[in-house]
Amino acid sequence: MLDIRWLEDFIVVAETRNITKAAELRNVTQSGLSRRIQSLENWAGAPLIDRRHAPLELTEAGHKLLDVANEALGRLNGIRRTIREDQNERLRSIRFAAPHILSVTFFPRWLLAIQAKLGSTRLSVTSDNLPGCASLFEDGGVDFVVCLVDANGAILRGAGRPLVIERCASISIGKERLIPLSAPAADGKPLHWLDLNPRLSTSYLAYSRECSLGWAVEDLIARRPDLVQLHSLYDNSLADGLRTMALAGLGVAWLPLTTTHNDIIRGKLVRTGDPQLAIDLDVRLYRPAQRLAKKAEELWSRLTTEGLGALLGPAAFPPDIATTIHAEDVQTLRR
Amino acid sequence: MLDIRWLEDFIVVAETRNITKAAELRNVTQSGLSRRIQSLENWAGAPLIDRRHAPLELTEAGHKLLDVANEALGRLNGIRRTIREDQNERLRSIRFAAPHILSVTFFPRWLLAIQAKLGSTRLSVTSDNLPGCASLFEDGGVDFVVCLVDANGAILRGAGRPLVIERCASISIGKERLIPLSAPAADGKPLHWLDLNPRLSTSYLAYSRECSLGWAVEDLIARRPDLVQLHSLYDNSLADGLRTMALAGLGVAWLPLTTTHNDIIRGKLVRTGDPQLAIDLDVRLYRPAQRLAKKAEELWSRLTTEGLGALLGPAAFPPDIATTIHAEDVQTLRR
DNA sequence: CTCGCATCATGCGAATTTCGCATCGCAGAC
DNA sequence: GTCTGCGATGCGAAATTCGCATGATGCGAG
Repeated sequence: MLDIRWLEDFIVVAETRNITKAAELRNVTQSGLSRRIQSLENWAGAPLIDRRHAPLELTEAGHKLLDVANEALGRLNGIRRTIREDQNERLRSIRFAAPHILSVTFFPRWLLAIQAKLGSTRLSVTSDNLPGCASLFEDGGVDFVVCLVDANGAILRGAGRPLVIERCASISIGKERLIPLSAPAADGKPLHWLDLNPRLSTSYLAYSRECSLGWAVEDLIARRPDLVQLHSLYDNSLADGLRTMALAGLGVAWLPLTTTHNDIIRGKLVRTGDPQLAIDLDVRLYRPAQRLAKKAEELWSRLTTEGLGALLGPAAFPPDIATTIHAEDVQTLRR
Repeated sequence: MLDIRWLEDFIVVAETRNITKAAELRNVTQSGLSRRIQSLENWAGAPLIDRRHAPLELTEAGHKLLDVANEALGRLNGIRRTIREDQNERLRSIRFAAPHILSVTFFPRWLLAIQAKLGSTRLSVTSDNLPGCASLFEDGGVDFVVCLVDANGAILRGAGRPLVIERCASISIGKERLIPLSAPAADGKPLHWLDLNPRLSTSYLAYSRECSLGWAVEDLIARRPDLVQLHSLYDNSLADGLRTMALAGLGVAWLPLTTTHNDIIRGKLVRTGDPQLAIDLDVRLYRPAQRLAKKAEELWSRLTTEGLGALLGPAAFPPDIATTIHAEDVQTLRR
């Protein structure tokens, strides 16, 4: 009924005041442009151009329409351009959503590695809690979700409602381990003990309700009747906040090995409890069923075919960590 | 490239969140609407609708475009409606342009007469000075120009530049006569004389430069060497302003017979000078070469074929005016 | 006044686009 | 599982649009 090209044509005609010249500028024949202007006049319901004299003049209706056409076209073309730019950005970039902790522990190294492999690609990481990441992913706001999951599935179930990513294809791209740590006493032994006297209540530094790491820890505690005497005096939604509390000697916290190995090496934090109390976590990357943008598909394909080592490069942790922490932990890190 | 119907479609889809239902509302098939939305998405350069779940959801790009589409469509359809209304008004009405004096003397009666003959028709009269009327006419702002012209053509030439109406078809639809009038002295004779003593300077009440009636009077004065001693102490752009001055005894003015016959009958104004000093004017209606709207063409056709009497009806002036003013003037009025 | 030039409108056949019908694919409900 | 609702798509018909050639008109030079 109304093609916006007619409006563009009309604007050019109003500027040149000559249909033939305007036709050249618009890359159509004079007859074509003449008819398009007629179509526009037919749409408007009134003559827009006074053709009696050369150069052409706009009628009153023409002037009115010209104003509106300029503004409407400007807005429409403007939104078109921004949409295309956004889309372009989206197609060339790979967007991840991940819980806050991974922005600190995992992504800094991993992004560097895949940047090197994929060449110049814009990478963006959005941090949120796990349900937030999942819904962003569901809405197509990101290409992948990367998160830490435990073998028991406590983390995926912990959100209360089913998460989309449960039914999505995924691949393991790293390891993590939560270890119960305490500041040392003067003698180098833990200030707080998990396995000393079952009747002695131990201060436990908990993750906040919304932090998915906490769901794994709570799951572990629920399975171990010998740990019921733990009571949490403090909680914190960030692992690094808990680490600071543990360093200050406020209690025992299950902290990620990747953020605490330096503390362990330097003796600022020491492990407590038996080795069974460590929680092994997978860093898993989830993708949607539908096809992704080119770069994102390329990443997925290389992750699944080439394996992780090719992308991750040399071990992420210094070897001397083996001398100060449990041998099993070191193996985890090297895997 | 972008049909605004696509935007209308998109708005309806955004409201119904269901392409099939939107298709019914838009009176197209589901497949047609589906493809139109695809066309719009192709234009925008990004998906606008998330079709994965029912009901449909707009993408971020979709929401952005929806806002702009609503506004742009509102403006475009708004201007379209006003243009159509204006045009409709224009086609159903007959628009005249005329010098100010005719709005007072001629149109009140004449409009009544043609209204009765043409049936319900919107009639509009725009008053301006003669050049203004002519340019309004040239721009198509009015259908007809009605003006007073003298036999010598002084009025048509008086504008300084050639007027379009000079080369237009026209028809005489009335008469007018300018008569030199003065307030009477106590004895009933004119207070100011045009023909008494050539050496006696007489106060002359002139029309302003822009008033076309003045051009006819000036032309007459220039032809009559015996009138050179006239000097204008006052001038006024409106004939009625001059009449008031004349009634106050300020001098002699060439005034339209139609506005002064009551003054003459009642002896408030008396004629001065010899009968040759009257100026006969034609009320002429001018039409453009191009075709006019239906109603306007109908008026022209009836004016040219049926003559004026049929439209003008009985004589416009009371018969007793014959007893108090020159017989010749009465004939003019009765004609 | 006539001619030539510039300009816009229009008839016509070809190319392109759009439409509706029928069908397919997919997802959710029962 | 089947059934149902919904959107996408292949295909041929219909409508629209386009370019070419030509006609009509106005303006200025000779």
